Amino acid sequence: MAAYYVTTPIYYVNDAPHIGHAYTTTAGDVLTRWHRQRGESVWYQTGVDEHGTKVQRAAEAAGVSPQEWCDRLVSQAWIPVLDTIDAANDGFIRTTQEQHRLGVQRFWEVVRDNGYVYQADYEGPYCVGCEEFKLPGDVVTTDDGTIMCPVHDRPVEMLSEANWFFRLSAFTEALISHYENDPSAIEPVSAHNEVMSFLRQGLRDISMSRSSVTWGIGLPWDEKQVTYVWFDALLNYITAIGYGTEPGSEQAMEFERIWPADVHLVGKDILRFHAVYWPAMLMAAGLALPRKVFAHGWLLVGGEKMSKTRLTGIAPEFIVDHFGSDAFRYYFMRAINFGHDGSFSWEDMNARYTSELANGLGNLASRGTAMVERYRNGVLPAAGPPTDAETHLQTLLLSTVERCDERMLALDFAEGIAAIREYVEAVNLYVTEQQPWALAKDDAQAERLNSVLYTIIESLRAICVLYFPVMPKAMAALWQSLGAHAALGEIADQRIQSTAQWGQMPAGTVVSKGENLFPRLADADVQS
RNA sequence: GGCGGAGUAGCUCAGCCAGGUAGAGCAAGCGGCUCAUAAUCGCUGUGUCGCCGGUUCAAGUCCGGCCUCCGCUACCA
Repeated sequence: MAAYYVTTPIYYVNDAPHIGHAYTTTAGDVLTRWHRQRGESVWYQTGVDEHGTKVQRAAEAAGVSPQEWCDRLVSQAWIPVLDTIDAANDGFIRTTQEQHRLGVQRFWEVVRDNGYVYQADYEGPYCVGCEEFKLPGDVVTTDDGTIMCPVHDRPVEMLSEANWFFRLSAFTEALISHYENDPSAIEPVSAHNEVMSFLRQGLRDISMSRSSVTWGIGLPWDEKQVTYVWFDALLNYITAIGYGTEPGSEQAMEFERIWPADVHLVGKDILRFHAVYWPAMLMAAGLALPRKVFAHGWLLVGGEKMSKTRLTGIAPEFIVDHFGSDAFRYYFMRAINFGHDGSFSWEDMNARYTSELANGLGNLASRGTAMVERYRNGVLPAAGPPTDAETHLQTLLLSTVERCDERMLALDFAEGIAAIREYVEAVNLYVTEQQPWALAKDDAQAERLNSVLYTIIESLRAICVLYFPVMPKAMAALWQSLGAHAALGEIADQRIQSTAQWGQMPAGTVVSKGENLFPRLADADVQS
């Protein structure tokens, strides 16, 4: 069975993860968990990028080898953050792995054999003090026109070195027509437009190797050069799933099964690498193109892009320690329109947690299960004949699941969640209107009370399944509390497609109240 | 400069593609209820829809111009 293949970018290991990284990973995790819940085969891939000058320099500054530096950050920060946000990734790749190195080298040999790699001189401003080529943004021009290196405060020299170039220019027309034929291959539309206007300027060949850098993957045909870090990093999407392994091997067959990617999730700052360079590379190697590159927005703190220098780089555990991983996942998927920039503030998160999770969903679970315990000794009764109130909820559930599924598949997490939230509100309203506490006082209303209690629990059953991809821990707990595990099996085995089918909870199921799903939290004395 | 996005209630945002009496949630106030996590349900107010002009019976929505913020504009993880 072909796999629904989703990737995050591989994160650059020159620093510890912040909530911007966690945001991307969370989105991919919700998306892939949703597809699993639909019964699809899924591969969710993430990882880290360890090569390049910046890592090399960070390691030197810390007085360790680049590999030691990476090993430490990866094991102490990048792997643990997956657990912090409760990500269920299938793969985690490090670009220093042998498997990746071999795949990258194999790839570029193929591309070279296909005639898309050639040798030429790269010329640019070079600072002897830095011992490296400077980029236009890294140099300053003095009043008399001298180009200076700001690090060493001395003039740069124009130097040239032999590099290997990728014939990117050969793919301008192919990329334009590809995206014209399938505009949804880049989303949202603003990202598509940006790429198209870039492509229409025409593409220039690009240097794909460096002789001045040592921390990277050597070119198989030129040991003095390493692969430029982007042309190493992008390949993780195929090397991670078996590209370049022995034909006919199990890994090679996995690659055939999983590739192409269904969605590459990227921050909008790295859109061009994914929507231009990467597909061109794949064409050059004769491989299929990803079905979609989705560029999401940035998290804004105090109206500005999060940045370390402004001390707005927030560690995921800072939030998760207080609110929990489920609330973290819920908040970022619900409060921010995926594809747009979104504001984060502690106050907003706290307000939504209290109102939507504690008072809304958590309290509904609490009152529903508590009443079955209180009025029926914790045993779910069979429902009597439905009235309009019950029929309405059943019908609403049908449209809720349909709408939610449609929006989640379109990566519109906020609307998908909104559909579920509105259903939760409808059930809360139903409880208030039916007044089961009043029915309980009148023995003649026993069957009616049975119907109401059953309707609440059966609704919670559906809510539980729909919210499981977003909030796995809390919904697994609720599933237990409903007694659904004993009656219906694992929550992970419930299918979205049959969630709206009414009457799945068997009468006689033992329901227990359990701990509060989202306890009200004392205000933490923290600044946003 | 060019291209693109954004500017709507105190806050966060939807609505704009297919014009028809300004929306949601939160926050605030009042009321109902008491199963529940001081929770839930109902009611209530507020807006020069960035500015100017045009098209139209009718413009937040379409057209032109302008202002502000942001992004992209070739090898800066």
